[in-house]
Amino acid sequence: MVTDSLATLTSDTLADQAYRSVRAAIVTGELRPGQKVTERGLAERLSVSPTPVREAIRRLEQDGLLTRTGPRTVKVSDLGDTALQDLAEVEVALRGMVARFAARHATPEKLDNLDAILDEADDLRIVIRKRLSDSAPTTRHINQLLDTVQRFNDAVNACAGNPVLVRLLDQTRVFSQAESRARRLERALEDPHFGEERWATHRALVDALRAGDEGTAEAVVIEDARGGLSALLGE
Amino acid sequence: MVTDSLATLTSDTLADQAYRSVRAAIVTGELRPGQKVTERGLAERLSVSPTPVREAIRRLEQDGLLTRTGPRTVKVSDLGDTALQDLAEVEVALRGMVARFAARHATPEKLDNLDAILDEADDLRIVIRKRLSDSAPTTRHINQLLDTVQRFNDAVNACAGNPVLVRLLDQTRVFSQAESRARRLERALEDPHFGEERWATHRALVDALRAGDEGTAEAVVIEDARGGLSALLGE
DNA sequence: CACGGTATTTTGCTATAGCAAATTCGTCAA
DNA sequence: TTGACGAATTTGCTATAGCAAAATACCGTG
Repeated sequence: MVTDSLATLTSDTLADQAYRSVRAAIVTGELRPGQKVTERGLAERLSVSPTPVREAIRRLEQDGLLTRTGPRTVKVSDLGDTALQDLAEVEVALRGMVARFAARHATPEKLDNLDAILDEADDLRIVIRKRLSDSAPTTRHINQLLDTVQRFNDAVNACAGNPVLVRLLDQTRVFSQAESRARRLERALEDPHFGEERWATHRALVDALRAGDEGTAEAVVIEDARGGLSALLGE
Repeated sequence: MVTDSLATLTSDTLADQAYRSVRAAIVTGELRPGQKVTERGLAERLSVSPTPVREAIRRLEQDGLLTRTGPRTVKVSDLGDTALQDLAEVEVALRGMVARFAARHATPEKLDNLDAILDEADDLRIVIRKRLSDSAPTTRHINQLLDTVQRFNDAVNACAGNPVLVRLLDQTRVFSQAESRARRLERALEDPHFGEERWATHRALVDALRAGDEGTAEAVVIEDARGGLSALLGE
């Protein structure tokens, strides 16, 4: 991943590390759904005291990855297919809402910025396609492309001009954020044309935003997000 | 408030108490926006150790009522009018989304339940109106009515059949939840007809849900929520 | 074998102490 | 007066110990 130009000044406490570590263990399946989780147990496995682990557990609870089944028992959430679908549904709807807000509040400068990002993406795609014919390893370029996608999404969020809404969306994306990146990369490597049809929709979105057309902006995003999620989750 | 039929089995730890206490202090203005907040300081004021206070602070941060301005400084968030408006906007939109989901997923039984709750509310309103002519203290009845409204909202949320979405909505309602109840009661006492016009919209919502009409369900809720919030915040 | 009650262990919660880093404050120079 | 720099204080973070309650293991009875 391309590191941010501005150095990340996150303090990175033990609690943070524990949080990330346990979350990774959950999404990778190292901690199986239904499995009991204890402060002391995790603390030992992570070689830290129970105090920061405690905080990590509370946060993961908040995210929905851990669930309390009793006053003194916490288990790895068994997100059934229904829960996952609920989550996806909400994410799709929220993205649509963001698009709606963006269509209302986007400034010309931010819209131009969106175009610029998409131009970058096009350039990258051309490079990737060329490399592909030489069968050179393109994982680095694909990662750059994924970064660009990320930046595009962030820029769209910025257009919405409603930090509260964006924060909400981020909260629902714990799963996608956690795993989708690696999975997307994998998919793109084995099938270089994966998700190619979605680039057109991005341009369409910017057009809709520029026109201030809430309805189509929402529709475009919803279709896009739905396609992306089902391609990723629906396996 | 009418206690739940099933005893609430919330453990109510010191951290919970600290959370509620500090939150109340913030919404009542006892802790002013921009004011610095420290673990030890709050711990002393609450006569507990810093440990549970720490957890409370993290949660309030999560809610957005506290903000980190530095690696070691936490202040009471200064939610400018814009942030409050952002929040209100999101809440309105989320409620609309819930209505949309409810129109899709509501079962006949749940819809009947909604009607039943509204019937109860009607009865209560009649009682209140009678008492009013005798100028008897009606604060108790009004509280019952507010409870019923709460139950109605919860029931609508249940109709949506998407716990993820409901949890999201709850998160955005920290402010309204924290203060609106008291303020609503006050308003209703000084003006017994406060919010009366909104009852009709509730019936209209149930009708739309029963018809499975997403569009009007959303529209009704949005108009209702917008009216309620502006009446409460717009002062 | 099933089940209710008891004893043991586990576990979350809280208090306390200490450390490293950040914040604050006083001082001095430009 | 303003700005910077260093000392002193504050403060968040982590480790550890202990307690009360829950969870679990155990056992005797039906």
